[in-house]
Amino acid sequence: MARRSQTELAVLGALSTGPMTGYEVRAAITGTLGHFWQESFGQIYPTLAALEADGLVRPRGEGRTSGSVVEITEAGTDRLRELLAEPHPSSPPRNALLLRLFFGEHLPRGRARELLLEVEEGSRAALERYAAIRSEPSDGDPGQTYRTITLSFGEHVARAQLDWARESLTALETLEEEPRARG
Amino acid sequence: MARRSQTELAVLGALSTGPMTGYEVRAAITGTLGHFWQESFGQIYPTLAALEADGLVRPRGEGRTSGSVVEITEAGTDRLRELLAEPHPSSPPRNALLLRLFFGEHLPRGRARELLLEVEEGSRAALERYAAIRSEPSDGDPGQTYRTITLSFGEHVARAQLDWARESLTALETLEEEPRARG
DNA sequence: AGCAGCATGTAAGTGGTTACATGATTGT
DNA sequence: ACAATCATGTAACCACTTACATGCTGCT
Repeated sequence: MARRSQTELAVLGALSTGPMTGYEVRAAITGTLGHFWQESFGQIYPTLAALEADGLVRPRGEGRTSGSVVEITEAGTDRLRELLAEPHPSSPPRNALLLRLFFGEHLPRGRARELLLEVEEGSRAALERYAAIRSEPSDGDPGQTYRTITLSFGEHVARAQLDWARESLTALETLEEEPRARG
Repeated sequence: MARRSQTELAVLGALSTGPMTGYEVRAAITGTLGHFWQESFGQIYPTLAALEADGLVRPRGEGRTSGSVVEITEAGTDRLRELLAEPHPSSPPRNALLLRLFFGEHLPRGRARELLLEVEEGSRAALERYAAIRSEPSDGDPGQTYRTITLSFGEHVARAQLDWARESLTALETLEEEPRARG
Protein backbone atom coordinates (compact mmCIF):
# COMPACT_ATOMS: atom_id res chain seq x y z
CA MET A 1 0.00 0.00 0.00
CA ALA A 2 1.72 3.08 1.13
CA ARG A 3 2.43 6.08 -1.02
CA ARG A 4 1.46 8.48 1.70
CA SER A 5 4.31 10.66 0.65
CA GLN A 6 7.81 11.87 1.07
CA THR A 7 6.76 13.66 4.21
CA GLU A 8 6.43 10.32 5.94
CA LEU A 9 10.00 9.57 4.94
CA ALA A 10 11.32 12.88 6.20
CA VAL A 11 9.49 12.53 9.52
CA LEU A 12 10.59 8.93 10.09
CA GLY A 13 14.11 9.96 9.14
CA ALA A 14 14.12 12.73 11.71
CA LEU A 15 12.75 10.39 14.37
CA SER A 16 15.42 7.81 13.53
CA THR A 17 17.91 10.11 15.25
CA GLY A 18 15.95 10.07 18.51
CA PRO A 19 12.53 10.71 20.13
CA MET A 20 11.08 14.21 19.86
CA THR A 21 7.92 16.30 19.66
CA GLY A 22 6.26 17.35 16.40
CA TYR A 23 7.62 20.81 16.87
CA GLU A 24 11.12 19.42 17.21
CA VAL A 25 10.68 17.23 14.14
CA ARG A 26 10.03 20.36 12.18
CA ALA A 27 13.07 22.08 13.71
CA ALA A 28 15.23 19.03 12.97
CA ILE A 29 14.12 19.01 9.35
CA THR A 30 14.67 22.71 8.74
CA GLY A 31 17.92 22.53 10.68
CA THR A 32 19.65 19.61 9.03
CA LEU A 33 17.82 19.04 5.72
CA GLY A 34 16.98 22.70 5.28
CA HIS A 35 18.84 23.31 2.04
CA PHE A 36 17.04 20.54 0.18
CA TRP A 37 13.91 19.74 2.16
CA GLN A 38 11.15 21.52 4.05
CA GLU A 39 8.00 20.62 5.93
CA SER A 40 5.22 22.73 7.42
CA PHE A 41 3.26 21.97 10.58
CA GLY A 42 0.19 21.45 8.47
CA GLN A 43 1.97 18.41 7.04
CA ILE A 44 3.84 17.18 10.10
CA TYR A 45 1.02 16.80 12.61
CA PRO A 46 -1.38 14.86 10.38
CA THR A 47 1.52 12.67 9.24
CA LEU A 48 2.55 12.01 12.82
CA ALA A 49 -1.03 10.99 13.65
CA ALA A 50 -1.16 8.64 10.65
CA LEU A 51 2.19 7.11 11.55
CA GLU A 52 1.01 6.49 15.08
CA ALA A 53 -2.20 4.86 13.80
CA ASP A 54 0.01 2.52 11.75
CA GLY A 55 2.22 1.68 14.72
CA LEU A 56 5.29 3.22 13.10
CA VAL A 57 5.78 5.71 15.90
CA ARG A 58 4.58 5.62 19.50
CA PRO A 59 4.05 8.26 22.21
CA ARG A 60 6.55 8.35 25.01
CA GLY A 61 5.58 10.13 28.18
CA GLU A 62 8.76 10.24 30.21
CA GLY A 63 11.34 12.92 30.59
CA ARG A 64 9.44 16.02 29.61
CA THR A 65 7.02 18.45 31.14
CA SER A 66 5.41 19.75 27.95
CA GLY A 67 4.77 18.46 24.48
CA SER A 68 4.06 14.90 23.45
CA VAL A 69 7.32 13.20 22.63
CA VAL A 70 7.10 10.37 20.11
CA GLU A 71 9.65 7.74 19.20
CA ILE A 72 10.06 5.52 16.16
CA THR A 73 9.14 1.82 16.55
CA GLU A 74 10.79 -1.27 15.06
CA ALA A 75 8.11 -1.31 12.39
CA GLY A 76 8.83 2.35 11.80
CA THR A 77 12.51 1.69 11.19
CA ASP A 78 11.61 -1.06 8.74
CA ARG A 79 9.25 1.28 6.97
CA LEU A 80 11.94 3.95 6.80
CA ARG A 81 14.30 1.54 5.05
CA GLU A 82 11.52 0.51 2.73
CA LEU A 83 10.70 4.09 1.78
CA LEU A 84 14.36 4.94 1.31
CA ALA A 85 14.80 2.06 -1.10
CA GLU A 86 11.84 3.15 -3.23
CA PRO A 87 12.53 5.08 -6.41
CA HIS A 88 12.51 8.79 -5.66
CA PRO A 89 9.96 11.04 -7.34
CA SER A 90 11.60 13.93 -9.16
CA SER A 91 9.72 17.17 -8.75
CA PRO A 92 9.53 19.27 -11.91
CA PRO A 93 11.82 22.30 -11.84
CA ARG A 94 10.12 25.65 -11.25
CA ASN A 95 12.39 28.60 -10.89
CA ALA A 96 10.32 31.78 -10.91
CA LEU A 97 13.43 33.95 -10.85
CA LEU A 98 14.82 32.41 -14.03
CA LEU A 99 11.41 32.67 -15.64
CA ARG A 100 11.59 36.44 -15.10
CA LEU A 101 15.18 36.71 -16.22
CA PHE A 102 14.43 34.80 -19.41
CA PHE A 103 12.04 37.55 -20.46
CA GLY A 104 14.52 40.15 -19.22
CA GLU A 105 13.96 42.54 -22.07
CA HIS A 106 10.43 43.18 -20.78
CA LEU A 107 11.66 43.72 -17.23
CA PRO A 108 11.78 47.24 -15.75
CA ARG A 109 15.23 48.78 -16.14
CA GLY A 110 17.65 47.59 -13.46
CA ARG A 111 15.36 44.80 -12.27
CA ALA A 112 17.41 42.05 -13.91
CA ARG A 113 20.45 43.33 -12.05
CA GLU A 114 18.49 43.26 -8.79
CA LEU A 115 17.47 39.66 -9.37
CA LEU A 116 21.08 38.64 -9.95
CA LEU A 117 22.27 40.51 -6.87
CA GLU A 118 19.64 38.61 -4.94
CA VAL A 119 21.07 35.31 -6.12
CA GLU A 120 24.62 36.46 -5.40
CA GLU A 121 23.74 37.43 -1.86
CA GLY A 122 21.66 34.31 -1.28
CA SER A 123 24.42 32.01 -2.43
CA ARG A 124 26.99 33.85 -0.34
CA ALA A 125 24.81 33.47 2.73
CA ALA A 126 24.23 29.79 1.99
CA LEU A 127 27.97 29.17 1.71
CA GLU A 128 28.46 30.80 5.09
CA ARG A 129 25.86 28.55 6.68
CA TYR A 130 27.49 25.49 5.14
CA ALA A 131 30.92 26.59 6.35
CA ALA A 132 29.52 26.86 9.87
CA ILE A 133 28.16 23.32 9.65
CA ARG A 134 31.50 22.06 8.29
CA SER A 135 33.32 23.55 11.23
CA GLU A 136 31.16 21.69 13.73
CA PRO A 137 33.03 18.82 15.36
CA SER A 138 32.51 15.55 13.52
CA ASP A 139 31.12 12.77 15.68
CA GLY A 140 32.70 9.86 13.84
CA ASP A 141 29.24 8.45 13.25
CA PRO A 142 29.03 6.02 10.30
CA GLY A 143 26.30 8.17 8.74
CA GLN A 144 28.64 11.16 8.73
CA THR A 145 29.92 10.48 5.22
CA TYR A 146 26.42 10.64 3.77
CA ARG A 147 25.56 13.81 5.60
CA THR A 148 28.78 15.40 4.38
CA ILE A 149 27.91 14.37 0.85
CA THR A 150 24.57 16.18 0.96
CA LEU A 151 26.23 19.21 2.51
CA SER A 152 28.78 19.13 -0.27
CA PHE A 153 25.93 19.18 -2.78
CA GLY A 154 24.71 22.42 -1.28
CA GLU A 155 28.20 23.88 -1.46
CA HIS A 156 28.76 22.92 -5.08
CA VAL A 157 25.42 24.32 -6.19
CA ALA A 158 25.80 27.51 -4.15
CA ARG A 159 29.27 28.15 -5.59
CA ALA A 160 27.95 27.53 -9.10
CA GLN A 161 25.12 30.00 -8.56
CA LEU A 162 27.49 32.57 -7.12
CA ASP A 163 29.81 32.30 -10.12
CA TRP A 164 26.88 32.43 -12.49
CA ALA A 165 25.39 35.50 -10.84
CA ARG A 166 28.72 37.35 -11.00
CA GLU A 167 29.37 36.43 -14.61
CA SER A 168 25.85 37.41 -15.58
CA LEU A 169 26.11 40.76 -13.81
CA THR A 170 29.19 41.49 -15.92
CA ALA A 171 27.36 40.39 -19.06
CA LEU A 172 24.53 42.77 -18.22
CA GLU A 173 26.88 45.68 -17.67
CA THR A 174 28.45 45.19 -21.09
CA LEU A 175 24.98 45.04 -22.59
CA GLU A 176 23.99 48.34 -21.05
CA GLU A 177 27.24 50.12 -21.95
CA GLU A 178 26.81 49.29 -25.63
CA PRO A 179 24.88 51.69 -27.77
CA ARG A 180 21.54 50.00 -28.48
CA ALA A 181 21.54 49.06 -32.13
CA ARG A 182 17.96 47.89 -32.13
CA GLY A 183 14.87 49.24 -30.35
CA MET B 1 -6.47 41.71 -8.65
CA ALA B 2 -4.46 38.98 -10.19
CA ARG B 3 -2.42 36.33 -8.46
CA ARG B 4 -3.73 33.70 -10.79
CA SER B 5 -0.29 32.24 -10.86
CA GLN B 6 3.04 31.84 -12.47
CA THR B 7 1.44 29.73 -15.16
CA GLU B 8 -0.18 32.86 -16.54
CA LEU B 9 3.24 34.44 -16.76
CA ALA B 10 4.78 31.46 -18.54
CA VAL B 11 1.92 31.27 -21.04
CA LEU B 12 1.92 35.00 -21.79
CA GLY B 13 5.68 34.85 -22.12
CA ALA B 14 5.46 32.05 -24.66
CA LEU B 15 2.79 33.92 -26.60
CA SER B 16 4.92 37.07 -26.59
CA THR B 17 7.15 35.31 -29.14
CA GLY B 18 4.25 34.80 -31.57
CA PRO B 19 0.73 33.35 -31.98
CA MET B 20 0.27 29.62 -31.37
CA THR B 21 -2.07 26.88 -30.20
CA GLY B 22 -2.27 25.61 -26.63
CA TYR B 23 -0.39 22.52 -27.68
CA GLU B 24 2.38 24.65 -29.11
CA VAL B 25 2.51 26.79 -25.97
CA ARG B 26 3.26 23.65 -24.05
CA ALA B 27 5.92 22.64 -26.58
CA ALA B 28 7.46 26.12 -26.49
CA ILE B 29 7.66 26.02 -22.70
CA THR B 30 9.21 22.55 -22.47
CA GLY B 31 11.51 23.40 -25.37
CA THR B 32 12.96 26.69 -24.26
CA LEU B 33 12.28 26.95 -20.52
CA GLY B 34 12.48 23.22 -19.98
CA HIS B 35 15.41 23.17 -17.60
CA PHE B 36 13.77 25.51 -15.11
CA TRP B 37 10.05 25.51 -15.89
CA GLN B 38 7.29 23.08 -16.83
CA GLU B 39 3.57 23.18 -17.49
CA SER B 40 1.01 20.43 -18.05
CA PHE B 41 -2.02 20.62 -20.34
CA GLY B 42 -4.25 20.53 -17.31
CA GLN B 43 -2.81 23.93 -16.45
CA ILE B 44 -2.42 25.45 -19.89
CA TYR B 45 -5.92 25.10 -21.30
CA PRO B 46 -7.80 26.53 -18.31
CA THR B 47 -5.25 29.35 -18.11
CA LEU B 48 -5.66 30.11 -21.79
CA ALA B 49 -9.45 30.26 -21.34
CA ALA B 50 -9.09 32.62 -18.38
CA LEU B 51 -6.66 34.83 -20.27
CA GLU B 52 -9.07 35.06 -23.17
CA ALA B 53 -11.93 35.97 -20.84
CA ASP B 54 -9.76 38.80 -19.53
CA GLY B 55 -8.92 40.00 -23.03
CA LEU B 56 -5.21 39.27 -22.60
CA VAL B 57 -5.14 36.86 -25.51
CA ARG B 58 -7.49 36.54 -28.49
CA PRO B 59 -8.30 33.76 -30.99
CA ARG B 60 -6.93 34.15 -34.46
CA GLY B 61 -8.51 32.08 -37.19
CA GLU B 62 -6.27 32.57 -40.16
CA GLY B 63 -3.44 30.52 -41.53
CA ARG B 64 -4.12 27.11 -40.05
CA THR B 65 -6.31 24.13 -40.77
CA SER B 66 -6.40 22.64 -37.28
CA GLY B 67 -6.10 23.89 -33.76
CA SER B 68 -7.20 27.25 -32.43
CA VAL B 69 -4.33 29.68 -32.69
CA VAL B 70 -4.31 32.46 -30.12
CA GLU B 71 -2.26 35.63 -29.99
CA ILE B 72 -1.36 37.99 -27.18
CA THR B 73 -3.18 41.37 -27.09
CA GLU B 74 -1.86 44.80 -26.11
CA ALA B 75 -3.42 44.33 -22.68
CA GLY B 76 -1.73 40.94 -22.53
CA THR B 77 1.68 42.45 -23.17
CA ASP B 78 1.06 45.01 -20.44
CA ARG B 79 0.00 42.26 -18.09
CA LEU B 80 3.13 40.27 -18.93
CA ARG B 81 5.34 43.22 -17.98
CA GLU B 82 3.32 43.67 -14.82
CA LEU B 83 3.70 40.04 -13.81
CA LEU B 84 7.40 40.04 -14.63
CA ALA B 85 7.96 43.04 -12.39
CA GLU B 86 6.21 41.40 -9.43
CA PRO B 87 8.35 39.79 -6.74
CA HIS B 88 8.91 36.15 -7.58
CA PRO B 89 7.65 33.43 -5.25
CA SER B 90 10.40 31.05 -4.23
CA SER B 91 9.28 27.45 -4.13
CA PRO B 92 10.65 25.51 -1.16
CA PRO B 93 13.43 23.08 -2.11
CA ARG B 94 12.44 19.42 -2.22
CA ASN B 95 15.07 17.05 -3.46
CA ALA B 96 13.91 13.50 -2.87
CA LEU B 97 17.23 12.08 -4.03
CA LEU B 98 19.21 14.03 -1.44
CA LEU B 99 16.68 13.07 1.20
CA ARG B 100 17.53 9.43 0.50
CA LEU B 101 21.24 10.02 0.34
CA PHE B 102 21.19 11.84 3.66
CA PHE B 103 19.99 8.66 5.34
CA GLY B 104 22.44 6.66 3.23
CA GLU B 105 23.42 4.32 6.04
CA HIS B 106 19.91 2.85 5.96
CA LEU B 107 19.97 2.44 2.18
CA PRO B 108 20.39 -1.02 0.62
CA ARG B 109 24.02 -1.71 -0.23
CA GLY B 110 25.05 -0.11 -3.51
CA ARG B 111 21.94 2.03 -3.77
CA ALA B 112 23.74 5.25 -2.80
CA ARG B 113 26.18 4.60 -5.61
CA GLU B 114 23.30 4.11 -8.02
CA LEU B 115 21.73 7.40 -7.01
CA LEU B 116 24.99 9.23 -7.62
CA LEU B 117 25.47 7.56 -10.99
CA GLU B 118 21.98 8.74 -11.86
CA VAL B 119 22.94 12.32 -11.10
CA GLU B 120 26.20 11.97 -13.01
CA GLU B 121 24.42 10.69 -16.09
CA GLY B 122 21.61 13.22 -15.81
CA SER B 123 24.01 16.14 -15.55
CA ARG B 124 26.07 14.86 -18.46
CA ALA B 125 22.95 14.60 -20.61
CA ALA B 126 21.83 18.09 -19.57
CA LEU B 127 25.21 19.54 -20.54
CA GLU B 128 24.91 17.96 -23.95
CA ARG B 129 21.48 19.48 -24.47
CA TYR B 130 22.79 22.88 -23.44
CA ALA B 131 25.77 22.55 -25.79
CA ALA B 132 23.38 21.83 -28.65
CA ILE B 133 21.39 24.99 -27.85
CA ARG B 134 24.61 27.03 -27.63
CA SER B 135 25.65 25.88 -31.08
CA GLU B 136 22.40 27.11 -32.62
CA PRO B 137 22.93 30.29 -34.66
CA SER B 138 22.32 33.44 -32.63
CA ASP B 139 19.68 35.73 -34.10
CA GLY B 140 21.09 39.00 -32.79
CA ASP B 141 17.80 39.60 -30.98
CA PRO B 142 18.05 42.03 -28.03
CA GLY B 143 16.57 39.34 -25.73
CA GLN B 144 19.37 36.95 -26.63
CA THR B 145 21.57 38.05 -23.73
CA TYR B 146 18.89 37.15 -21.20
CA ARG B 147 18.21 33.80 -22.78
CA THR B 148 21.91 33.03 -22.77
CA ILE B 149 22.07 33.98 -19.11
CA THR B 150 19.40 31.45 -18.16
CA LEU B 151 21.09 28.82 -20.32
CA SER B 152 24.33 29.58 -18.53
CA PHE B 153 22.57 28.97 -15.23
CA GLY B 154 21.71 25.48 -16.36
CA GLU B 155 25.28 24.86 -17.41
CA HIS B 156 26.78 26.07 -14.15
CA VAL B 157 24.43 24.00 -12.05
CA ALA B 158 24.81 20.90 -14.22
CA ARG B 159 28.61 21.12 -14.06
CA ALA B 160 28.44 21.57 -10.29
CA GLN B 161 26.24 18.49 -9.94
CA LEU B 162 28.50 16.48 -12.19
CA ASP B 163 31.58 17.39 -10.14
CA TRP B 164 29.72 16.69 -6.93
CA ALA B 165 28.52 13.30 -8.11
CA ARG B 166 32.03 12.25 -9.14
CA GLU B 167 33.63 13.46 -5.92
CA SER B 168 30.96 11.74 -3.88
CA LEU B 169 31.36 8.47 -5.75
CA THR B 170 35.05 8.54 -4.83
CA ALA B 171 34.19 9.32 -1.23
CA LEU B 172 31.85 6.33 -1.15
CA GLU B 173 34.50 4.02 -2.56
CA THR B 174 36.95 5.00 0.15
CA LEU B 175 34.25 4.43 2.73
CA GLU B 176 33.61 0.93 1.49
CA GLU B 177 37.28 -0.01 1.19
CA GLU B 178 37.90 0.91 4.80
CA PRO B 179 37.42 -1.80 7.40
CA ARG B 180 34.24 -0.86 9.23
CA ALA B 181 35.28 0.26 12.68
CA ARG B 182 31.75 0.57 13.99
CA GLY B 183 28.66 -1.50 13.30
C1' DA C 1 -6.66 1.32 -43.41
C1' DG C 2 -3.98 2.40 -39.71
C1' DC C 3 -0.82 4.80 -36.88
C1' DA C 4 1.72 8.67 -35.07
C1' DG C 5 1.41 12.96 -33.66
C1' DC C 6 -1.47 17.20 -33.15
C1' DA C 7 -5.04 19.10 -30.45
C1' DT C 8 -8.48 20.19 -26.65
C1' DG C 9 -10.42 19.59 -22.71
C1' DT C 10 -12.30 17.81 -17.90
C1' DA C 11 -12.57 15.38 -13.36
C1' DA C 12 -10.62 13.60 -9.58
C1' DG C 13 -7.24 13.53 -6.54
C1' DT C 14 -2.96 14.94 -4.10
C1' DG C 15 0.29 17.24 -1.73
C1' DG C 16 1.02 21.05 0.09
C1' DT C 17 0.80 26.05 2.22
C1' DT C 18 -1.39 29.62 4.99
C1' DA C 19 -3.86 31.36 8.35
C1' DC C 20 -6.07 30.77 12.33
C1' DA C 21 -7.12 29.29 17.10
C1' DT C 22 -5.35 28.00 21.33
C1' DG C 23 -2.67 27.29 25.19
C1' DA C 24 1.56 26.03 28.20
C1' DT C 25 6.22 27.16 29.68
C1' DT C 26 10.29 29.88 30.39
C1' DG C 27 12.83 33.87 31.04
C1' DT C 28 13.03 38.84 32.24
C1' DA D 1 3.34 41.02 34.17
C1' DC D 2 4.69 40.28 29.73
C1' DA D 3 6.92 38.52 25.80
C1' DA D 4 9.05 34.95 23.39
C1' DT D 5 9.06 30.58 22.15
C1' DC D 6 7.40 25.94 22.55
C1' DA D 7 3.61 23.27 21.18
C1' DT D 8 -0.59 21.25 18.75
C1' DG D 9 -3.86 21.20 15.74
C1' DT D 10 -7.54 22.34 11.96
C1' DA D 11 -9.88 24.45 7.95
C1' DA D 12 -9.67 26.56 3.77
C1' DC D 13 -7.63 26.93 -0.09
C1' DC D 14 -4.38 26.33 -4.06
C1' DA D 15 -1.60 24.82 -7.73
C1' DC D 16 -0.71 21.13 -10.08
C1' DT D 17 -0.61 16.28 -11.90
C1' DT D 18 -2.76 12.28 -13.76
C1' DA D 19 -5.80 9.94 -16.13
C1' DC D 20 -9.28 9.92 -19.08
C1' DA D 21 -12.22 11.02 -23.16
C1' DT D 22 -12.33 12.56 -27.69
C1' DG D 23 -11.31 13.64 -32.26
C1' DC D 24 -8.59 15.46 -36.23
C1' DT D 25 -4.64 15.43 -39.71
C1' DG D 26 -1.01 13.70 -42.40
C1' DC D 27 1.83 10.16 -43.69
C1' DT D 28 2.74 5.44 -45.32
